[in-house]
Amino acid sequence: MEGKISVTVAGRPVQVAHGASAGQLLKGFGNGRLVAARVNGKPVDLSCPVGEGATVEPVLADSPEGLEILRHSTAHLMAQAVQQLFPGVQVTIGPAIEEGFYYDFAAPRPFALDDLPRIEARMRELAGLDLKIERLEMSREEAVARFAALGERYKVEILSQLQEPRVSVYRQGDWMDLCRGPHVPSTGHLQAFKLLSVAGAYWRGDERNPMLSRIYGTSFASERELAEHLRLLELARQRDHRKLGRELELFFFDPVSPGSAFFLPRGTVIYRELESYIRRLYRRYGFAEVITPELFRNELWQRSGHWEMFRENMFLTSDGERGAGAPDYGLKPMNCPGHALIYRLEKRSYRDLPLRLADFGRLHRAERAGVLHGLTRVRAMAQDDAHIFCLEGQVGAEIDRNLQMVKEVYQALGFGPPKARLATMPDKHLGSEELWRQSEAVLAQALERNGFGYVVNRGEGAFYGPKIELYVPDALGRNWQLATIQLDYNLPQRFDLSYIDASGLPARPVMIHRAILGSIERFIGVLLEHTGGVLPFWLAPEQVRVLSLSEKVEPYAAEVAELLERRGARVARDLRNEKLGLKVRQAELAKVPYIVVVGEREAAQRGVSLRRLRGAKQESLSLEQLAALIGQEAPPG
RNA sequence: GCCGAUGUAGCUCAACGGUAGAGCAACUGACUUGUAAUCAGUAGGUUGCCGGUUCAAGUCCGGCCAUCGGCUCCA
Repeated sequence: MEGKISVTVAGRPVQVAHGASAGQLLKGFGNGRLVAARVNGKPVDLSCPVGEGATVEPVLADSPEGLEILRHSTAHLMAQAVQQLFPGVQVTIGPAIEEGFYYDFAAPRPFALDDLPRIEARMRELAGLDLKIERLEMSREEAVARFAALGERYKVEILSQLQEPRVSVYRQGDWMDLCRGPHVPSTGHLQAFKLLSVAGAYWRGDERNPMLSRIYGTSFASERELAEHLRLLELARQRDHRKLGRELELFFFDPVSPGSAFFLPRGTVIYRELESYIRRLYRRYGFAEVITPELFRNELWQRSGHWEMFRENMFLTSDGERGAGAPDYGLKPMNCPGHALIYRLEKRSYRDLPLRLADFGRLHRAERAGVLHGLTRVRAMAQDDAHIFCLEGQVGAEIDRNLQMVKEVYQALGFGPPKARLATMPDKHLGSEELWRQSEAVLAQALERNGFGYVVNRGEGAFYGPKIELYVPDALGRNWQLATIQLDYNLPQRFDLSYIDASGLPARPVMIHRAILGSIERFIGVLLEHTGGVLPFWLAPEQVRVLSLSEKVEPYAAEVAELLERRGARVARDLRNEKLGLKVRQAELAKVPYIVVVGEREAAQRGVSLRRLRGAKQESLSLEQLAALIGQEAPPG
């Protein structure tokens, strides 16, 4: 059996010649979609030789793994095109990302949107040449020499930080890039791609480093999938909550208060309905609502640790009389210190705990100008915030209770099941590492107990404790972080909170911070994008619009509207002297759930013609039937 | 904060450095209407703000403000 080895190819044992490549073994797989191989579970190039006893699996372009390789290769193709078109541009890194890829360049002049068509055209030429993509292995020193000769300073820097003695370089045509790989076998595999946007990005994401020029793009296994993706992007644009906010007259922003929304009457209805819903749940889940100050002397922030850890995100101020002096007050960015003061008001017994304090107080955070984004990233907001003070031994049950509430709320609001992340100790933190690890474990166990799959988000916790972050998927498949549950051993210590335990001795309570909707502002933004503005009846600013057909039926239309208003519905009347088609169109565009039409026919029968939003057909109902229908639309909770 | 782009009527958008326009909305009038746009007319602007270049600036240049796309899902 000289020169033969035994391997397993796609689950089948075979004998092949020594030195055969993965690509040779997988010939015929995937119908041209074969882009790479998995050998012994590791993704490799098709050119990779296979050893004795190996398991070889195909990686196809439309699999998640294949797509990642495809995109990474497309990033290389783009870099090649860029360097051909723009001499003097250095390459840095260019990974595949969730929905595509990017490549960061050190360019004498940052790229503009206008550059993209040219780059894309060159990419198509290079793809058309079907250049072979070859992997070369070499010593780190040799690679450093090569990239230094090319003037690629960033690559040299990357190489100097690598541990491996040998590194890989990929070559396509006369262009090469330091890269771990794997890659598709040739540029001809890259067909369905598009460059999307340009952006500035710091080298290694650190603002102390030079600003690079980033180009974003995406690629897919087929033109059809690319077109579908672009369609989704367009859909997302249509559903942009900022656009809907304007069209549906919900809210607006004015430059005189960047990052702070003005909620118009219609938007305010949504805002207050959401609050009311959470309030109803608070009764059931045992929370007590409080109202606390917005402005506190700095000494409070010094005690809570915000002064040290959060001051750069706070609005600091002073009273008008002495305005010129140093600011001695801070607008609250969080409710927790205020709640600690409420806790401290009385001597607490273990019998009083858990104490659950809820607060819809307005919070202000000095977010950097560049990160503001509609309602989803604001400087002024309210949260459905609560703090739970409890015994160490009650923490598990309290977290269970809140995870339960999370499930209930997101189901009631029409979202899919949330996914969890456990955010652990950040660099900037208060408290000992031991305490941190202990609280992280408590949260992890609660997640498991409640059937939440989770991933660990290292170093992303709050400065005072680890967090559970809950991500909710919307209708377009995007995930939003909304709910959060955070454990805090630090504030109780800083405020010297205590209770008297069963044996009469003082003990330290644990504090849990939590919000279900997160900020109401952000939640409304997400809800609008999730629903496209078509809200459930109970949240609709205008629930019923009564349309009259002519002047003659105005009194009857008014009667119908009043009837529904007495039943508690939010009703608008459209008695204008306009054609019915126009009124219906406008009611549809305003996304009113129930469109009630009355003409002489309905007036004679004392009934209505009901058209539901987005439903083309009409129903004839009596007034009683209509009232009963409205009565059934009860809000959740 | 940093990089890039954008800012024209309430909204969506036009306007080779040479008199700022259209559609929708608003207002007035006619039409009395049957399930996604009836017709006609009227009015609406210090082109984000400040400065500069020019005989002439919405347009070119600079500063500021705001908005939009981004700012480590690592070679």
